[in-house]
Amino acid sequence: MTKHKDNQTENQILNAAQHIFQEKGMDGARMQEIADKANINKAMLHYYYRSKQQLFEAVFKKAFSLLAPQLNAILNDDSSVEDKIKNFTHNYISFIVKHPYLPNFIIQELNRNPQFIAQLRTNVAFPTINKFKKQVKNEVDNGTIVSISAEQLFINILSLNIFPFVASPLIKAFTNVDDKTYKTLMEARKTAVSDFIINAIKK
Amino acid sequence: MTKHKDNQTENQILNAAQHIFQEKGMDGARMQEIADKANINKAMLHYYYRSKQQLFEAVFKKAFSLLAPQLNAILNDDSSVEDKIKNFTHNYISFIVKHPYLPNFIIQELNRNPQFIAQLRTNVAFPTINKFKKQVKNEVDNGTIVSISAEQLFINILSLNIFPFVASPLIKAFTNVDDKTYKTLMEARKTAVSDFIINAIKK
DNA sequence: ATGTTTGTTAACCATATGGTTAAACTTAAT
DNA sequence: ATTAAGTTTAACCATATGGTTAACAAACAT
Repeated sequence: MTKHKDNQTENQILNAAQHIFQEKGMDGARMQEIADKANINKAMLHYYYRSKQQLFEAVFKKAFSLLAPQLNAILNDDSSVEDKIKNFTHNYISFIVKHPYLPNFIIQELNRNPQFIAQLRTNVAFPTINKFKKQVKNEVDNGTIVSISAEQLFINILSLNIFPFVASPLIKAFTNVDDKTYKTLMEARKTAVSDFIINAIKK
Repeated sequence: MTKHKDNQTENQILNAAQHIFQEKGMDGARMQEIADKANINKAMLHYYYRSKQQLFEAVFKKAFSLLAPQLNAILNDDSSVEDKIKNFTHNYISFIVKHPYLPNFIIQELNRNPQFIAQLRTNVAFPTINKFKKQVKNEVDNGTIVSISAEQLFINILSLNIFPFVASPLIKAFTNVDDKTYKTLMEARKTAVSDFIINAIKK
């Protein structure tokens, strides 16, 4: 790839860019602000990443490749649907509490530029739903769970786990809850969400 | 309010601004683009709305006041929790299918500027969760539904209904589904989501 | 008819912004 | 020590952008 000797500056840039882009989005981010945060000259951004677009894409890919493995876990291991839901819910919420800007960043930028996902497909280990689909179908046929399509169940799992982090300002306002209480609510969701889902699909 | 004689131009501007802002967000939107879409001179934007910020706020308030009544319906009428869930899910999804940019726009801009919600509280009929809370508590005490906090149930309802529209590019990619099939999935959710929720909370 | 308020336009302005350049500095191989 | 490659900086550039101005047109009141 690059022939740079040390990658210290490059990493400083990428970290600074990550913070700024995730907080302000592509359009709201300023190259000067990223440079300031990285404590380097603005020209260095272009020296290492050529353009704002390319710097952004590097950040986006890094962010996406943090999320993808989480999904692959639920989709492609061999545990039962019930165990997957429990594990995913617990792990995912724990993960997001540490990276609160991530889901919103990815969703927002993907909405701004949907064809972006095509590039990810080739670069990152991209989650697919095929195995999960078979498994759900099996358990429906077994009678272990109620009749539901794997797609709808998958959407429900994602929705219940991700949305509360994406829409936190809105939900905080509606429920009239302060930041601290909201954190408690999110902690409780580590088990509450999987209980909810399992209740919904168990016969 | 304003002393303008006819509000034709003003409306043209607001509609154009709505489209552009909802598609590109505050930072991505350009005043010139809005003027072009409204077929008027850029100076008119400032004549009627003084600044980009104020034009944006007018658009945001209008958007928010489209969503708020939907929520007030579920929170403040007298039907049972089960009926509320059914009605809300059906009505809300029908509504969003017609305004696909709305939820993402509101969530995104609220994340960018969370103190914005304080201004809305005074201006718009702002939904509160109080009545819903009592109702859920009642039904839990009655034994009609399983033990769940009104906040968690409320978050779940919002998540399941809104998230699929906010994250559609992501979900489409993961489930490997085209636009047309996605629409079908969303149609199915008008009943599938309420069934799912009711299953989850019914004893 | 005349003056006044409101609406509209083209031209303009100051500044912000992504990006470039050319020179200087650092490092390490020869 | 010299050279060459990679790294860093300050100054610069072209353009985009939100916003303003001044002149003009239309509508309306007197």
